[in-house]
Amino acid sequence: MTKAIIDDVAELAGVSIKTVSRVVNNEPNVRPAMRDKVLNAIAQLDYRPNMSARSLAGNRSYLLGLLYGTPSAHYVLDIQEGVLATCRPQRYELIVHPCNHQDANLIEDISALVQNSRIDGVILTPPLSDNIELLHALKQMSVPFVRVAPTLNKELSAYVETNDRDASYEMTCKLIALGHSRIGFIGGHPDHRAVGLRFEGYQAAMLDNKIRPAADWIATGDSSFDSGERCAHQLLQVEPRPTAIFAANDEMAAGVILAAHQMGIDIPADLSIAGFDDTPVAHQIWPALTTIRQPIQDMAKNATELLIKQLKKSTSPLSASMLPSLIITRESTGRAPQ
Amino acid sequence: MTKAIIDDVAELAGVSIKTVSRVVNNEPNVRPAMRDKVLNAIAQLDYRPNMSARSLAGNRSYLLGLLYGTPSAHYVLDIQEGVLATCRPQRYELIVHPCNHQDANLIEDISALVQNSRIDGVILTPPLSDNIELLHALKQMSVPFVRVAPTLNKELSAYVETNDRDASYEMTCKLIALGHSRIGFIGGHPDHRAVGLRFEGYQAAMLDNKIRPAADWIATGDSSFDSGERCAHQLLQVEPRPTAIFAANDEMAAGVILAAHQMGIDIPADLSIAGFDDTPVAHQIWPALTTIRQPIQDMAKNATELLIKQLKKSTSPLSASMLPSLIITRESTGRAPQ
DNA sequence: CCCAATATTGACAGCGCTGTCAATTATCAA
DNA sequence: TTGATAATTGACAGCGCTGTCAATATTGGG
Repeated sequence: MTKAIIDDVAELAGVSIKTVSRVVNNEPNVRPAMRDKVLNAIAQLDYRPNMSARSLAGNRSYLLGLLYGTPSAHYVLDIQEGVLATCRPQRYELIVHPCNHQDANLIEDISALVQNSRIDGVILTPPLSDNIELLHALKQMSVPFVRVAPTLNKELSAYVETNDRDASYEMTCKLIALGHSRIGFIGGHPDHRAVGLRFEGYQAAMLDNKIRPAADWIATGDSSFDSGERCAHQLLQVEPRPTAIFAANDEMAAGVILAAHQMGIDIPADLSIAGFDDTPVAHQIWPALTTIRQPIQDMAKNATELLIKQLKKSTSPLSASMLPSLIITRESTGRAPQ
Repeated sequence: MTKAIIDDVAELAGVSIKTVSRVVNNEPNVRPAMRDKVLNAIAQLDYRPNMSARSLAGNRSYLLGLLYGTPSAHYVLDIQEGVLATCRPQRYELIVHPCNHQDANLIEDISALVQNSRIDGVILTPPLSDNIELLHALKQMSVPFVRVAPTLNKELSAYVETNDRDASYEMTCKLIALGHSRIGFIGGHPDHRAVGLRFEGYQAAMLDNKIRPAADWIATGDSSFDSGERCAHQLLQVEPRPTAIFAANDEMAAGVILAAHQMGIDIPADLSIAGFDDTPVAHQIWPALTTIRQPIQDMAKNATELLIKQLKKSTSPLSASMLPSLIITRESTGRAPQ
């Protein structure tokens, strides 16, 4: 028994192939009786539309592309899961395409992917989501896209964002409320703009609480564990020593914890440490990390929904949504030492 | 200027579309002069073949599917990177498809994916790679597939494996050489067969060294951090206490480290701990974990190569390859206490 | 009950490419 | 130089589906 095609269904149901097509695509104006006949035939023959033919004739592929730079594995996979969670029920498949953010061929590479006329729309994650040239290239090829967590040119596409700055502000206030005033901050990779917002939040909270952050309370890492450790060593030899360090991501915060262990500094009695992202490492280290959880997966879900909505009716205005982050309090933070 | 199609190229080059097709597909029997003319026209028009049309006419999609159960994020992403590294240069795109290993619809779901006639072949990772029904279903639909790290029915497909058992044996011997004899073992999720091999390696090494592992040195977790912590508490109250614990993956080993910290046990002076996988957490915790690094990404690369080779000439015999694991020694292991 | 307006259905022409096979050209031994 | 063989090229028919548009059926108001 060979694979059934649309003609087989049409014949068995006693209708034209066009009617079968209508049923398959949920088009209006099919009488219920017809629809049932067709549906029966489809079930009986275990008919599955051939996607290649569909794409060719209908000029759409039911394929979305997920483009990602190379942030952390967890981040990517969270996004991916979120995107897929939305794709599945809508019968879209997902093509994944990691890109080197710096690569000179980036645009060429992505154009190739898209222009093979197989991808209906793409999802961009940071730092790609802030690459203006790429955005313009996509616009010019009129490829619909959404962005997860963009920080720039928000008018260019639909997007889903979270409140990095506010969360960071809140975390800083929380540390201040615990009695800390010498609070160090470790910034992340400058390519990652969200990280800049995290710094802004910290700074604003400090100033709003009448604390002027000293220049040597602030270090800049590259988002890696090692850089966190390095920056921690640097911050922890400042006199008087900071009583808290807020790192712009969990990996760096884990590095700070290692450094503190090495220096025999007790956490949280002598030093409070806070991270950002709530990656698994946050609760796998000792002591477990106070951090900020972002609804990455939900953001990806929403973004994909926006994208698919846009594909269905290209006339609709670009929408945006905002999902809040959440502070997770664990053992790495406590009252400031006297 | 609209997108060029094959006819445009043919016209500009002054040849038939079939010749263009030959050039694009690198078919033999095209005179160099012709080839150059065509190549020029292609470059001039920035022609890109339409994949949907290609798939439809040629009955292949240049799309591979990566099916994964849900092991750790790092594992999946490593595999994914490896697969993509091979796909890219060969101009295959990758569709990712996480599956619930337990789901009753698993086979139906995957059939649907494949039968839409869009996927040329699939890559299976554990635990899917040991799902006999799935394997047979794929065989029956005559979908080419490879497996990364299968443990069962190796004759069913091409595969790439590593030596879980040997690596585990070696690690255990290493601990024994450090003077340990009361070595605990924490097994992982029973669905993950490779984890069974890890236990076998441990057991064999113990017996070969004339150590009879006591029943209460052995615990079974579910591969999660929490289960590692739980099992550690259990193992560490056995009298006399084990002087080393070997966990079947890093997450559980990290759990053991946390438990040891909580119980005030010094690592590695009082307790050596070894993990398996060399995930990032292994060096982000304190003390850093002695563990075993598997060449996951390379395995995925090789597997994908095998798959693509198979797609090109379906006659070739199924091949297999074996990549060795490597012990990484860090601070969590040391000489046994006196 | 009749007619215009509307809802439903089907015929048919591609979508852009590859496979098949026949036509044409080049090559080489005799 | 010639004929046979091999290499190269092209014409054409689909691949399985959707869009367009014309044909047919149904509906409701008068």
